[in-house]
Amino acid sequence: MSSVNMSGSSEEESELRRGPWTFEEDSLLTHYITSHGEGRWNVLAKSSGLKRTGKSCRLRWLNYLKPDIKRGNLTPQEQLAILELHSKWGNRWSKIAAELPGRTDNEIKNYWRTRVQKQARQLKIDCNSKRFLETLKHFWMPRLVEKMGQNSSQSQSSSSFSSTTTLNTQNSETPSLLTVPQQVQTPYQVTHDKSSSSICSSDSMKIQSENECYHVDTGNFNVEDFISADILMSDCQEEAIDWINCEDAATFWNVDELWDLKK
DNA sequence: AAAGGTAGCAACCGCTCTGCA
DNA sequence: ATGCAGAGCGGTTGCTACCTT
Repeated sequence: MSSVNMSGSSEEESELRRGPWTFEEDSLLTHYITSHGEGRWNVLAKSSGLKRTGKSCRLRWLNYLKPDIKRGNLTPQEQLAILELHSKWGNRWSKIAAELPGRTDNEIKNYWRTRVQKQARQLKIDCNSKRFLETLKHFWMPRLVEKMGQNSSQSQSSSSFSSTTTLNTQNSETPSLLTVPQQVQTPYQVTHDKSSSSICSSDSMKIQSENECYHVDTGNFNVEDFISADILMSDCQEEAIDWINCEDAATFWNVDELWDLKK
């Protein structure tokens, strides 16, 4: 049941606009909310003069116009957080978004569907399966962590990210892929327990905040072992190798630079 | 250069949840 | 306890820009 059907006559419905928002509509909505505040979306839709449903106004504001919305690519730490939180909560997008300041549930959902599920499809692995989780845990998460470390060493003097992302993992009810402290705030520091020429052969990595640290266990892991191990079904090994080696791999997580770590 | 295919993202839809009378 | 309206959530659709042939 839609608010349109419930409250509007067919005449009103036919006047309702749909599709992409115009600049004028955006500024009308922004100005209205600036002076009247959020909430009561149906009233807002009528009073503001917008020919939109309350639902549509709410969505436009929350996903696009709200001042604290962060735009642009997800950072490695945000991607890591999404993987981590999704492993705990599943498709609870708004809950996941609540842990990533400035990111919307819609954005995270789109990211999951377009990037993560795509890779799962290519590997012929169900993205909700344990197998795919293993893939994330043993291969991509360490890479993201490494990438975070690389970023941190590149940015300013000591190891801090420019991002102000806060991972709030309180009240986790299920075991997580990573051992994450109750609250981790950047700046982080990423270190390896055992240095190596390749990220994939380190035993473990630590992400350190000022007060705490968490650990990613890579299990003396390397790509070749991973591919040959039972983690992947035999019938998709070939594709997995392609996935690992092919240039397309760089598109995963939208981190071309991430791939350079392997070289 | 043009046509077709694909990926990414904004927006919509339908359902559930919540608060209130 | 019940019904209604608003708000919120997750899934899906459709548009557009980019890529490939």
